[in-house]
Amino acid sequence: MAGKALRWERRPDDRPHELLEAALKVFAENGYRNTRLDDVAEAAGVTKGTIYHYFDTKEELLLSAIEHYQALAFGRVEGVLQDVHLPASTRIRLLVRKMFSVRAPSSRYLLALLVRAAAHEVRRVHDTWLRDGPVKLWGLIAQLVEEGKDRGEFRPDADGDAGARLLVSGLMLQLIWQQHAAAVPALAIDEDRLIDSTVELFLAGLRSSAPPIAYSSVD
Amino acid sequence: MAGKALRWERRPDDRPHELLEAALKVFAENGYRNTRLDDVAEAAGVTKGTIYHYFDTKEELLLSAIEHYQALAFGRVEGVLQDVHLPASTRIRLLVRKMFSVRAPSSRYLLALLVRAAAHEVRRVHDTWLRDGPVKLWGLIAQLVEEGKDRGEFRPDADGDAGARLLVSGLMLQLIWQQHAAAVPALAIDEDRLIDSTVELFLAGLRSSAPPIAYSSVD
Amino acid sequence: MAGKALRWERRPDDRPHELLEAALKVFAENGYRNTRLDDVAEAAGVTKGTIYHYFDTKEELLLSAIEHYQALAFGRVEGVLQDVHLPASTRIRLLVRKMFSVRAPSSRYLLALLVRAAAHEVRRVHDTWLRDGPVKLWGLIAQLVEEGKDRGEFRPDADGDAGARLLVSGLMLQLIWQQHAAAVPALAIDEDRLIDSTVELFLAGLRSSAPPIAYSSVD
Amino acid sequence: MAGKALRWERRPDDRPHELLEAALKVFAENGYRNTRLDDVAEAAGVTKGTIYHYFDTKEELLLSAIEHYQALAFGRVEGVLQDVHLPASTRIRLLVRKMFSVRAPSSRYLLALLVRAAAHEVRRVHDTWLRDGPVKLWGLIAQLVEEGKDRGEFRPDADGDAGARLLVSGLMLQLIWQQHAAAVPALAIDEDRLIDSTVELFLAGLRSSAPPIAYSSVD
DNA sequence: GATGAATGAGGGTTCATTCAT
DNA sequence: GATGAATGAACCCTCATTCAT
Repeated sequence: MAGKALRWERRPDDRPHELLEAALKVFAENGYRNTRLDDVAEAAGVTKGTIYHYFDTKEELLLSAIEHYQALAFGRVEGVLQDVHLPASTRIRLLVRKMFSVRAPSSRYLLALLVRAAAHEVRRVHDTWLRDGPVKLWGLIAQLVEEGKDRGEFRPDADGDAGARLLVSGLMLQLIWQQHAAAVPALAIDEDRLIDSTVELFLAGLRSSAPPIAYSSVD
Repeated sequence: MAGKALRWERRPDDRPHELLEAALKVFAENGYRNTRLDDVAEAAGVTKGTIYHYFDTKEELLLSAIEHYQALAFGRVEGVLQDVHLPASTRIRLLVRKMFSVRAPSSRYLLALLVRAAAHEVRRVHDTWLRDGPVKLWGLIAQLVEEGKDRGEFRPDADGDAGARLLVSGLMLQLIWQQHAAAVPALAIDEDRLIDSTVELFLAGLRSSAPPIAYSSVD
Repeated sequence: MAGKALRWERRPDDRPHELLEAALKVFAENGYRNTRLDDVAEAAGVTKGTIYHYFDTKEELLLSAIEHYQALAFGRVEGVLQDVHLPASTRIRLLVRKMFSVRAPSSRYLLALLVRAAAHEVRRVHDTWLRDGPVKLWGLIAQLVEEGKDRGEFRPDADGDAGARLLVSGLMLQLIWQQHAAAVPALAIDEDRLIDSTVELFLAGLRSSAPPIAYSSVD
Repeated sequence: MAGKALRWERRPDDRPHELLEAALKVFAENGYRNTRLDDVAEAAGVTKGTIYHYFDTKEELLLSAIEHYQALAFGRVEGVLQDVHLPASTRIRLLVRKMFSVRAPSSRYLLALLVRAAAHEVRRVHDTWLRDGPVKLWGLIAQLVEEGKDRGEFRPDADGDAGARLLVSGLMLQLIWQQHAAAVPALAIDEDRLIDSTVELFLAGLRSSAPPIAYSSVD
């Protein structure tokens, strides 16, 4: 209906953004090195050369994809819940759900990209992300645990730091692994249940008034 | 007894094994695609051509490295503790420690390799590993949790599956991330403490005799 | 008289000419292959696409730049001094000065372009230029030398052809090399002195044993 | 007779040197940018990849080719004729012949490469060569001219510098242009005659008014 | 067995050229 | 006319793989 050029097409859309989306997806699925620029181009419906209008190198494309979405991803936590009127446990619940209950595929891609490919391909970014992402996140949680201890919500001998690490790392890897659920059906789990059960278990462990039973007698 | 070791001590020409060690290390550090066979060769103190005496392709080298060490790694769980005389919590403790309290660098490399590179490079292997490794492991733990519930050790409403997933995934990723502790100091944690605290928190969460305090009032 | 210049002053939209100027300059400075059309466009203050309004291909742009200025450059010699009343030496002096005492940067660019880039890029043009430019020029000079011999101005055994070649080639390369005077200060020389000294030496060599006849009386 | 491998051949020869020769030739003929590594490889009878065994980049290949032969080329002048017993004119004759009477094609290629391609491609090398090659050479000649003046061989008002420049530049360009003699027959000239006539004219110009002293007795 | 020179397919990058706006 | 996004062929460079020694 519109004049369809055979080998040439101009699109008025927001090309850079489309390219970033495509790159994010393809990189996350295949890994950075396994992905040819042709793949990205194809996924974006353009040709290889077009990418070079917007990005100088393949690596810059990776970086841009990561940076673009990272801000977005972590925008969610910024300023979250320092609301001291709520009990610590509630704030932890909210924080975790805010971070992980995200359906956007781009977030999932980003996570996979950062945990896997970026570790080798753009170590600088990866390590920065580790510091400003997961580490910071479990730091926040650990801090909430301390608050909870002060208020008597949690038992004072709980190791909030280790627990918070587990919570964050575990959820991340589980969510990434959901991408393999087709090949390994036993992997599949409802994500909301995963997140909720997991947080509740964590909180229950912190509360746990009962003394560990045969704790020191083992091993 | 000492004498019989002669034939099995690492002989200077036990090339295949040396190559696998080198490959495992270099692949894990740099990623599969980022690693040239020259790098592996150099790490093994041989030249590139030598690798082709023992392995047909680069991918076969990766496969061999994974397979060779995988048996070793998961051999640890085989036949572990179905000793019904011990309480479930104790068996869980033992199981987790057996699996994760491993100092061997090869285990760490293997873990990183399987979580990261293999996902893209040899998806078949990766998914098989997922099924026979992590999934199986948290299955065992979930099963022990069920036993514990039956015996009254754990509260009946606990979500053992989600918890076991968290435990296994979280520890894995934490251990992998320890490789970045140099670049991100806040990451570093004593691994024994991580493992122990983590298991105890998990068990405490399952036991949790005290009624959740403000549990249902939120959200 | 001033009024009539109106139509022929460089109008702001005299694009083709501006493009040729820019191309000439940029090609000469960077070489043909090292120059992107974007460079030419930028130098001309337009965008790449504009060039294609006026020239079909990059090579045609090169050709046009050469042709446009070449006429101009060699127009100077056309009809020059067959004035038989002057001694041959005088006519040689005038000829050489006419050809080489040119301050216009475009001439210098053109020379560099023809000596260097064109040799590989548009060999046809290069070789044509050789024939109609330098070769013809030294032919004229050699002819004047013959006339001078006939009149007894020059010694009969002088090799006018070789000398004329030297004169023409040498001046050309020296003038081109002046573009490198910034990087190689020892190269720099006053161009008028170069040209004059050079011609006089040439003439002196032809005259040889006899004392210079009307040496100081000319020009 | 020897097993002829279909697509694989090992040559025991001095491969790097062969590559340099081929590169020098092809670069000089087509220009640096117009030459594909495949062209060089083909000229050397190998494939592209082989070049990368010996040279890191195309530019390094160019540099190596220039450097390798440059030493060789200018080795000829080193230590030449400070023999003060000979008249300056004789020493100039010897010097010029030593420099330019060279039949080796590699010298001719090198000259063309340095005068043309290198000016844009590796400006650093080009300018260095200008300083240490041509400029130095005509400096030596100018110095000999001064000596000649002191001894009364040459007239004191001669511009030795300009003359020496002309001599060096002119011969260089003439020799390079001989490569185009096939396309422009009028260009062709016997190189020995060119060199000799040229030097004699130069010397005659310096001597000038005085009758040539030992003109025919030398060399 | 071990070596390392040689190969060639693959992919990142450049840039002349096209064409919708 | 002018623009600049889009194209794709070309080319440099990498590196898994082969094989004569």
